Amino acid sequence: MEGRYIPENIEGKWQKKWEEQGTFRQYGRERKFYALDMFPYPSGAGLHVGHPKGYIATDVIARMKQLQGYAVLHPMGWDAFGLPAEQYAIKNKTHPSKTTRENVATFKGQLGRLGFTYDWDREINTTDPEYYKWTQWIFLQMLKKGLAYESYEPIIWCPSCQTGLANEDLENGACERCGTIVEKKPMRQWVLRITDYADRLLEGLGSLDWPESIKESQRNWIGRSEGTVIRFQIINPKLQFPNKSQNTDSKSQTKEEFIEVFTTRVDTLYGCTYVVVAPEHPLIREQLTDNSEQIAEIKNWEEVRAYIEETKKKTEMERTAEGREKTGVRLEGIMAVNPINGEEVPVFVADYVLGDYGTGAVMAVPAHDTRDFAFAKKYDLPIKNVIMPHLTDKKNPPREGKKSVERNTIHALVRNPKDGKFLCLEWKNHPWTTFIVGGVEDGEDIVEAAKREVLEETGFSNLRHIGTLDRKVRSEYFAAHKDENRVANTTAVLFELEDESRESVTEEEVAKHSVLWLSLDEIRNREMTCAELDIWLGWLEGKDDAFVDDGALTDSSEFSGLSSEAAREKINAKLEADGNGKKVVKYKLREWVFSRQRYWGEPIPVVHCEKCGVVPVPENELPVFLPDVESYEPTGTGESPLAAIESWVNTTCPTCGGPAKRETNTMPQWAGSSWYYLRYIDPLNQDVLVGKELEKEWMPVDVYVGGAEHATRHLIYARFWHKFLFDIGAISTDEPFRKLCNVGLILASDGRKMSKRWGNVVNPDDMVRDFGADAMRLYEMFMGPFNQNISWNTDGVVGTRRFLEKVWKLQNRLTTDNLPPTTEESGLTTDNSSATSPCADPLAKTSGQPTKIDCLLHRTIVKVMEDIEAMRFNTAVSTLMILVNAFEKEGTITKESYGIFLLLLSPFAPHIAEELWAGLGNPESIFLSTWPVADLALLVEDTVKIVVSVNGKVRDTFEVPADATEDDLKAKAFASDKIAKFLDGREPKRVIVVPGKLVNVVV
RNA sequence: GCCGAGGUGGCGGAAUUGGUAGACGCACUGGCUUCAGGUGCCAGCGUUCGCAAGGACAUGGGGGUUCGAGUCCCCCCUUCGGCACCA
Repeated sequence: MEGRYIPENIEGKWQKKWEEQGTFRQYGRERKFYALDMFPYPSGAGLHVGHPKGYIATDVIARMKQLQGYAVLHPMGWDAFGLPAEQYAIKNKTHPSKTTRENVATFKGQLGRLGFTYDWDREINTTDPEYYKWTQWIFLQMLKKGLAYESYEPIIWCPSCQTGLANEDLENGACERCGTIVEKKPMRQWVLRITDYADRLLEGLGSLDWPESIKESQRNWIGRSEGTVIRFQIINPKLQFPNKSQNTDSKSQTKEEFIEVFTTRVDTLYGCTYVVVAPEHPLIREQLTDNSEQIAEIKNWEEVRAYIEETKKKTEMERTAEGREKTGVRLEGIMAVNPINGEEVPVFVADYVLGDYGTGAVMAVPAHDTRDFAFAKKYDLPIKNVIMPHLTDKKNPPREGKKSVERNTIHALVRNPKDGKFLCLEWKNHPWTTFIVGGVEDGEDIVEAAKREVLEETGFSNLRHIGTLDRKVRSEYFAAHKDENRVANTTAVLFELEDESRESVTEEEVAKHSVLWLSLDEIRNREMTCAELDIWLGWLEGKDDAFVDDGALTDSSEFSGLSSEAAREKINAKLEADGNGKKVVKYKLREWVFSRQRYWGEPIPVVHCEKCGVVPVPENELPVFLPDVESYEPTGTGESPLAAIESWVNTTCPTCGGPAKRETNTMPQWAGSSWYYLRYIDPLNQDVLVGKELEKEWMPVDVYVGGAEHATRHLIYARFWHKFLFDIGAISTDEPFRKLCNVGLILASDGRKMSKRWGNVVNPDDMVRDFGADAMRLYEMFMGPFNQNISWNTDGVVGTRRFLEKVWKLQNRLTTDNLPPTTEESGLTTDNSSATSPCADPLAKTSGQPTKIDCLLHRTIVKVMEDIEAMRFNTAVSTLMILVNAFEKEGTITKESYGIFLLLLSPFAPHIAEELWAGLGNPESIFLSTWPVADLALLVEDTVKIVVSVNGKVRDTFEVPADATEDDLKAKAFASDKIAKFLDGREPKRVIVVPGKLVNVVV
């Protein structure tokens, strides 16, 4: 009756109407919902089908929320500062603002054809002076609070992009943008003190409804660790007798006489056998610049200097490359004193210690740190075990209420060189197989004790000592033969049999156990009564690693025996009491290097005055406009192209009126995106960046959708700025994004990323032309779990288009009354159950009662709503498809049901829903209607299908009323001849009945 | 190495608290229709044995718990993502 479904005839029409009538600007409503997309960078390539996926999702949510009665804020804008536009400008001599304008127009056109509900009156462009005025304003507030400062520390420099970068802009030591290996370059730069917020950024994560992976990335990035800074006194002839009276140089007055190290493992302090400082450490840096007298402190200064020079030449990449061999040089003539025991240890400089983390120096504990271990092995430094692995014997765990006895023990591993088998004991009164075990008397030699035990228990008398595992292992177990819990600190001792000569063994020993020779394989396969077995086997195989886990202390004076955790507390307390250490928290997060030596970004709003120094541009003079330049080329000297524009650079000081020069660095691309979501709320406000009342109404963002690649930049920066704005009272919320959802990539059909380079890009315009915007939207929501990467398949769009064709045709089957279906087979008439439910009774239709299809419809209402809410768009769409298939089978559909269905469909396929809604005679937009509410009575299942299985295998099914009793089900199950066949005369051993579900017969 | 998320037909993927594995869609096959040429209709479609009825086997691999496991537990393999000489 309405002709064919031709999307192009209806989509543009409704898009125009929605815009003209302000259908999606229902801001007056009481309840607010803010749906936000990560705004795009308007590149020259235009959109491919991957871009809109997230936008479609927020659009679906926005439309449903509006139907549910919310005022919905759903804006869009452009993150338009950045290098690509600038590079394009350099190449084509076109002003970046022109390129940006053109690209934005392209993007906007493409988005428009997909029928989004954006309010373009709130469009934001980060390059718009009206916008970046406020970006600059925020910077000035940070300056005021001391959160923005100038620094001359070496920074990361990308030689290809010709600009400094933040730590976050690196990917495996290379520039994230261009892949170039970066360098360190000392230069003046602006830095934001983001680490002041490290703790709050970390804590705030807890309350956020974000994907766990993103939260975890941020936790990794912030990298909080609790540890201790410990002072190691330096012993050096010059420092011990400092000739301070002769030297008035203030630098040498404050010269450090100790090295501060940072460790998270203060429990290993007794195992420290040397100290390492980074090449950047002040102890050495001073040596480089100071006079010759002081250089003499390090006797091998030339060697040390050469090492440091070499380190400097290496890129960050080379220095931190995985598996790189450790290098370093000892500082001759200097010793450091371990404050816990007064032990003197040597000091090294090595580049495996990082200058910019912790204190730039570490105490090396080779026995319990893999890096120190590797270094100690290479330079043959002592390795001192102070942490015992701490095991609990799982086969004989300690028992509650039994007394506990701690003792030192040995395990003698005795190998017969003839066949490589090991001497074991098989116990007679216990199901045990052990090595030769025994206690060590006080003061007794370990090896002697082991020999004694072998002799006593087995009689073998002629042993050759091969080795002793210097790492003791603590294990706890229940010793049944003594009825007590044991804490054994065990040393393994390896022997070989010289010969098989054997002395007699006492009756007592013979009664306890018998000798058994086992090969290593047999030992591995047998249930040995030995918690330490894995460690012993590792030792025999020649494994040689640091033991880095927590354990129990040994050889640590009064702390011996404590657990690592307890020891940390006690040792910290002692260090603190003696003034030799204090607990501290360190972060991996580095300050945000905020200046870029490029043109296309927000000018940093300060001037440099000869008299007054750095002076902020007064707020009423903002924005500091980005001037036009002749050449956008970076100077390469570390100065921005802006430096060349004298008329712009030269200005007067706002404070003293004297001559001053403008700051020529610009802000990184991440500046504008760190607060844009606030400006959408109040885009035209001339007085403040966002009006307080409006901010309170809309914030925080209810759902924020975008790619996971922004985990450690945009999403940290934005949270940082947001918390800052909260602190200065500009806004009322502490976190910007309550719920975050990651959109999965759409890959090309070849499985690669869509890119011009591979020639595999699919343009959404083509999809809209061939299948319509609605089919394209549906497909992107249907193709799989929203947050998953999935390959594009245009055939899939055919499927959703077919679905819409079916929807379109359903309008020919409308009934206004509730007459029975005109087609004979409804699929339901085969249902011959005796159910009384309206949903199961096909005759109910004639009496105007709800039918099975109504039940399905109402279940669909619930399911679609829940799925959209939970971002499970794929199953929401499939539920709609199931409903349509059922409608088709039904033959007819009431106007009312069709209307409800169209409402459910409308968030996904708004144009066709709107068209068909109008076709039903509704004068007003479907989106000004209300979301259907499910009738609870129709959701209750009245009949259920019961599965009958025999031994867990399904053999039959039948339908019963939902309230059928267990006995009913049992009776019905046994009445089935199929079941009888499988029982085959056997007596059921057991019958499990789950009412409403199944009957399982066990035979 | 550490952390996080996964592994189900030919493909994308469904499966409340453990309770008929494979919904929905694509592709494919057969038939119908149509001016054949990516948008029509009907049926079939995990593998395997069988003419069929029906049976056996199936959710990365191996164990375990259970009347019953894609789902819970242990071990292993593997894919993707984050961090990584951060002491």
